[in-house]
Amino acid sequence: MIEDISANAEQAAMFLKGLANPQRLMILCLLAEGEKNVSELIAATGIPQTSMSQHLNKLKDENIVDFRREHRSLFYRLEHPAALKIMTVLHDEYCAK
Amino acid sequence: MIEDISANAEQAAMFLKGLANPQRLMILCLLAEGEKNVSELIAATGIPQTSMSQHLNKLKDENIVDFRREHRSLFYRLEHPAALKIMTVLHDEYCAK
DNA sequence: TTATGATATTATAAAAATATAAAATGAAGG
DNA sequence: CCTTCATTTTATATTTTTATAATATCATAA
Repeated sequence: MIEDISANAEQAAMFLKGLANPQRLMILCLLAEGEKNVSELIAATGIPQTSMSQHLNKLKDENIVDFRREHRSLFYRLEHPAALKIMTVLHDEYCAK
Repeated sequence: MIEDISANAEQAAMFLKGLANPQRLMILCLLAEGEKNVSELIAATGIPQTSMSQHLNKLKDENIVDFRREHRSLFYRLEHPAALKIMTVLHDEYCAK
């Protein structure tokens, strides 16, 4: 069952690294509520604009989020079922206890 | 539910960083089968001894694994239910597809 | 009590991640 | 068109992670 993750360890680790940052977890928490544009994410988290853009780019690279344009704004959303599952595990471990 | 991970984002991110490395995932795959000593882990993975020791130390720091001594050998085991849950999510995503 | 086997620790160099500032893009309103 | 707003891109310095080599520890068998 679990023992053959090793063959795919490189991919799986890259995916986890996409999540393994406190600011990105905050962003993903917000996106777990529903899609939000970049300005909303900045306002809600206090993360500097440039930094936000880079974090979103990294999440996009790992296909953890996707976005759509609406007028001038880009609305990001969580697009990765496994990422949501992991967020749930983290919630149960670090928030619900 | 999920939205308040942000308050604990730092801790949760540190935990994820403990997992987010291909060699450590391989180690954890093996430990998911049951406890193993360091020599067995080295033989099964090909990871150099020094490197193995450091990875195990990092996993220990995050309380993801624990160990017991038996004669000269140290037997490590997976000691973290949330880590096992995440391994399962990764397995379903990267191995069972 | 010494040698050996099993593992950890320390040191250090290389690679990757993060933060921050400056400049660039691109859509939309006037 | 020109300006402005929302966002990305590029550049760079700092910090963290990883890899590797050398050395140390510590339990045990001889």
